[in-house]
Parts: sequence; structure tokens; C-alpha cells
Amino acid sequence: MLDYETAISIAEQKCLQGGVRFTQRRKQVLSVLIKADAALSAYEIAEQCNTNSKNKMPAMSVYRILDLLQDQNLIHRLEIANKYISCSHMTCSHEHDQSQFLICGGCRHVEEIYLSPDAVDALQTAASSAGFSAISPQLEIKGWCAQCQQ
Amino acid sequence: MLDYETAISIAEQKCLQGGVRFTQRRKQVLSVLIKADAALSAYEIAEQCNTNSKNKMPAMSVYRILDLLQDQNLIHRLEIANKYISCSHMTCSHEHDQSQFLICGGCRHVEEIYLSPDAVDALQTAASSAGFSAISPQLEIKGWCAQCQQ
DNA sequence: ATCAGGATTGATATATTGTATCCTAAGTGC
DNA sequence: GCACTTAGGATACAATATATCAATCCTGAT
Repeated sequence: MLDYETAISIAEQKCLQGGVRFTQRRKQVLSVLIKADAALSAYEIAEQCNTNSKNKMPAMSVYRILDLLQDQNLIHRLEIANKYISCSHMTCSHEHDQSQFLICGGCRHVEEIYLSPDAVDALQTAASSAGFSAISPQLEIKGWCAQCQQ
Repeated sequence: MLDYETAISIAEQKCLQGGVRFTQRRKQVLSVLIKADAALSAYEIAEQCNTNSKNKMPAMSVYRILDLLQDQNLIHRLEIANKYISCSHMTCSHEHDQSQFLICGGCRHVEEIYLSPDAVDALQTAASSAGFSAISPQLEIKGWCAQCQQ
């Protein structure tokens, strides 16, 4: 997890470069994700915003803002879990990067992992021979964490 | 894809062994999935049932039946795509089996693939070192098919 | 054959998640 | 200031999934 202040200032820069504004609303949503240091659903984020502030955050706005933050490579959307998580590599462009997540099928806990290039190659090869030109730069793997395994 | 008649008779046996009935409703849902030979959402299955038959199939029943068919290892639920697909290995118990699916992030087309044991090992090792005791016997990988890549 | 009990389904309501639309407000450049 | 674009508010609604309770069907024991 990045230092909070650093992450926010990077986000501000990235938005500037991307030609979008880093508004209070957007900062608020991103802050929740950074501080949570976990994967949250859109509605969980809205709820979190509403407990911390008087200004009501509608779910609608959360979706809009999440879309934008994703466009700016500031957060990831985890399709298996239907949740969002702040990007732990905000500093890089993600152009040639692989993000790899393990998601527990029981408690939905998310862990970011690192796969060896060999493993990624093996996946890519299998994908290619199935007519898929590329696997996503983001890999989501469902598993069972130690606790839920029991 | 298994021969339809064979698949149905295997399903019947499996349900018998599992102590549940292979009713008309359940057969109907499974048939749709087998014949579709593609991943369908619960509501798509319901719709399909309703065009082929006069007896109305409520979405509710589809969900219940899908749960049951999954318990009997007759179908898979693809979490990334939120869809269901008939198991292409109905004959085995799936105890030590790995199912691997590639899902196109664009058109949601699903392709079942085969990963080398080495690749699976690499994934398992990475998972273990992240505190996950096991990756799921079902692996879902998001990618881009040749068409959607453009 | 019939009856009790569980399994299955029907029917209805409701929760949850996500999208569409239209309008207002805020910032930006001239 | 004024036109223009971007962002956000408000509302409605679509799509997906679950909860609940009653009715029906099957099965096995008597």
C-alpha cells in the first residue's frame, strides 16, 4: 500500500495529465479505496462515504467516478468479486504491466500476487492456441484462503 | 461437447447417486445448456426454456435448479461472466480436476482450455505463498478474443 | 391403499447491482 | 461577463439475485 498522501498527489497528477479534474467527490471515492486497502463494492464505497461525511454520496455518482478512476489507471475492477481496489502501482503506466489477484471464493478476500514470467507465458500460450490473442493485463484467480479452506 | 443423449443419461445417474431427482424441470434447464454449447446467464436460460415450451419457467426456478446442477457437478458457474455452462467432463468426479476457462472481456465468449501441469503448478505456488491454501479447481481467465482485440 | 414427511416447485415480494436520462451546477477559456 | 464543456444531482428503471411461504408431488412405511 502506498502512503496515502503520495497516492493522492499521484492521482491528482494523473488526472491532470488525463485532462480530467480531480474533484472533491473523486478524491473522496479514491480515499475510501486507498484507506480500506481491500476490495469494496460500489455500494460499500457509497456507504463508507456517507458515514464519513454529511454530503450524501449517491451510488450513481460512485459508479461514474469509479469508471473515471479506472480510465485513469488509478483503480482496478475485479470482475470475479464485482469489487474495486485501488491500484498498488499507481506510479507506472500499466501499459505493459500484469496485475494478478487471488480472490477467496468464501470470504471474498483479495490478495494481489506476483506470477513468474514463465507462468504468465504458459497462460498466454494456452490462450493463443484457443484463438485468444491476449489474456488481459489483469489476471483474476479464484481460490480459497487458509481460513475458508476448512 | 458430449453427445446429448449420453450427457442426459449421465446426468440422470449422477442425480440418482446424489440422492436428488432428475425432474423434467431440471432436465429442461440442463438440456438448454447442453444444446447451447455456450455460456448462458440464468435469465437467458429461462428465456430459452420459455420459447421452447408452453410451461412457463420462472427465473426463480432456474436459479434453484442451477444451484442443484452445480452441486451435482453437472454444470459450471463462471463468476467473471456471471454465466453457466454445462460441464464437458460429466463422466469424471471433478475431485482432482481442473477446469479452465477463457472469457472474452468484449463479447463474453467462453472457451474452455487446457493448461499444462507446469502452468497450474506455478499458479498454485504463487497462491500458496500468498496464504491461499488452494486455487479453485476452476480457473477463469479474462482475455480478448481475436475479433474483439481489434 | 393410504398416510406422513420430505423434496420440489409455484408464486410473490423484495433486495442488490447497474444503467439511462435529463437537468442543474461548477469550472474554463474567451 | 458569457458561451461552452465538464461534473454532479435526481429520478426512474433494467437486470440480476435472494427470501419466504404455500401448494404439489414423490417416497417409503404402515
